[in-house]
Amino acid sequence: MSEPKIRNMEEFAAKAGISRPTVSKYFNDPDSVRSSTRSRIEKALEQYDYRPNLYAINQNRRLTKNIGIVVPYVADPFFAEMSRKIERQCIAAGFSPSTFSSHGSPKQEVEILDTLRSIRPAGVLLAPLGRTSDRKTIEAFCKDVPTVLFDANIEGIEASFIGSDNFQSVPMMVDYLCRTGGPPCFFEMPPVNPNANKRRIAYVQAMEALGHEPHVLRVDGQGWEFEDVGFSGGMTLLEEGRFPSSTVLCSNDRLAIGLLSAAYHSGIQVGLTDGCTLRIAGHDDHPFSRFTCPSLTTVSQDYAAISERSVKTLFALIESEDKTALQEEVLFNGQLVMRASA
Amino acid sequence: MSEPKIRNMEEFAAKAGISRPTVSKYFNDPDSVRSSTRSRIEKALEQYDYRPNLYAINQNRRLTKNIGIVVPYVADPFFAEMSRKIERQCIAAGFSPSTFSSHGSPKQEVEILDTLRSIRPAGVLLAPLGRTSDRKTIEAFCKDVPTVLFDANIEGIEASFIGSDNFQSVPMMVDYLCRTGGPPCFFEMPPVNPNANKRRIAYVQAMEALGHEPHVLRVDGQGWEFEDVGFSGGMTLLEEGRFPSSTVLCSNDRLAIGLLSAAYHSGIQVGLTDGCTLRIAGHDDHPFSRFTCPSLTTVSQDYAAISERSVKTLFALIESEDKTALQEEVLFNGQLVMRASA
DNA sequence: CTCATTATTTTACGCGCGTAAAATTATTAT
DNA sequence: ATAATAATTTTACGCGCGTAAAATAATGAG
Repeated sequence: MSEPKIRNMEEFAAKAGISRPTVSKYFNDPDSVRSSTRSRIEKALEQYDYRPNLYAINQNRRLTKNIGIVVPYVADPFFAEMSRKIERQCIAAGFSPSTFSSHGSPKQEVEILDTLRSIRPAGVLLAPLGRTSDRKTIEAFCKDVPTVLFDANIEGIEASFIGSDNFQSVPMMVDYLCRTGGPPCFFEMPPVNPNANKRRIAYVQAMEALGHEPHVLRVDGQGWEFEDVGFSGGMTLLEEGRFPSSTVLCSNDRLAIGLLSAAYHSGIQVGLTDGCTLRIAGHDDHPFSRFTCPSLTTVSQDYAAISERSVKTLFALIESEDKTALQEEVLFNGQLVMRASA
Repeated sequence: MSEPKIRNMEEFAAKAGISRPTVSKYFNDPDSVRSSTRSRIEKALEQYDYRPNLYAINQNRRLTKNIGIVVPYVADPFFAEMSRKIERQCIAAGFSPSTFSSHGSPKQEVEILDTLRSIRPAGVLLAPLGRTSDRKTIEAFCKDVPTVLFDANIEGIEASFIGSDNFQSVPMMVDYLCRTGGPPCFFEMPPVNPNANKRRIAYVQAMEALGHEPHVLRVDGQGWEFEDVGFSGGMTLLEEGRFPSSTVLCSNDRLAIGLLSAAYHSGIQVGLTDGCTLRIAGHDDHPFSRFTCPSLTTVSQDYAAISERSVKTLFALIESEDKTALQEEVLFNGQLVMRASA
């Protein structure tokens, strides 16, 4: 690296002996300049470390290369993992992703969409809070900015949605549980998320299809501290002996982790082995579910497929002219993950 | 909101009947304009929703209002929580924080610092990977950009550091464990993070001070999938009966969660109650530690104090001229969290 | 070697805003 | 009321780059 620091593209272009607009072209797409020019620029790049000013670039480009990723709760490992997968693919495609977390708050979600507008993203991947989301804001946002919803759908909104098929995964789990023991009851909290709702409905349908009577247990609780809700709700139900069956299907893994903890706390052994009086199953294959005691039987969502398809759909949307034509809804199947808890 | 959409500050200023630079002043600090002017602007703001272009702003400002937050692994709830706390405080101070995760990769860490430069942040809060970090890059970065290190220090670098005092927390835990049962051995993995190192040293010192012989058990494993390492390492040690004592202090909670899982898997009961043959303690008070089975006895780090002090220190650094004078190293005490596992 | 095709450069302009300095207005002291 | 001073607004300029159009150079076919 040489002494005199390069201040802008003008100076750098001079050092490279090439005109500024050509250098500009290079940075937008190295293959768009002659190979001899390219190597001259790259040689200069090694000598005088220079990087185009991000703000100047984005101010002038018709469309930025930014991608917004919005998840309801990054502290939830499921979303941490999802957003990471998505980020990677965006980067691979030459975009600059940035992730935002609504932290379970609709206000925050609106706030994020607002900030997002100000960075003029090429597109947005949004996993909305669901029920509590400000529908109008999201609807308006989807109209203005190419957006793909994932994980949780907001029905009736003009936007593509990529997620899991709860009506495949839940019956599969119910079927498994019924084959291997008593039919399960369904343990849920107030459905902040539409998936929770669908899962309950899918559970009821599946039970009825198998000729069993469905039992839904709803516990109080709000926010996104699901483990906490699962624990305290579970404690109450266990103390009062209100579980109608010895097999419990939870609406998601985090709730199950809480319930697992409550069972342990109450001296109830969970699992399939001798002495166990309770079976607990979850949904999602949360990254920590392998390490619970006992390890959690659950349904894995196809993280890779969902993230890949979401990104792919978004890119198609960005590139297309006709924003409305491409609308699609894709649901992936879950897979049964048999572990020790059920 | 009226029909004609405002395209820039010029247009908006015209609508408000005020010159553009005055409007600019308003957005930078509403109190810097006369109250009569302010109310006129705010009235116009209600009519024609307008937001200044972020890129234009940052291109022209001497210093942006951006704050970079870098953590080794966002999927780790500890860092998820930390970064969230930090974000909040930055926002409250009128800054725009954005969080990046190194995902345990030094390459990624360097990459992030590089990207960070291009957004010309006012300051950066960096929780480095530690051992594996590219020291030179970080050193150079700290010289150029106001940076405060937190959680893990890189000793010898000219930068402030805010963290926990392992030499307070670990002896406290060792002392507790010795009082309530047999002296603990120390379960660790290769120390990717300097804290792990310090904790081992602190453990040895504390044991010797109490007249016990220290036993350090190191298991193989790399990366940041600590639970995985704890589980497989724990399984091996348990199978081979190589735990020298029935009390195990783990270098962090995630490792402990893995070990807990291994113990369960091996049919070993963990805790203080009858029939338990193993005690396991962790460090950090990981958000999920309350829900493990049994719940995990650990040392809580003072999240709030660390994040607050880090932000405060950074702001002081940003505002000061003499970048070197303010260097400080602050260590907070941990607190014993007695739960069921030890 | 000439003409048609690309690839590149030059020219020229604008993006939306920050900011120093100059001009204006409001405020206070006399 | 008037001059002096402080507060505010306007003027004027530039930031670093994208981009379209026109001019030029390099390449290839015949």
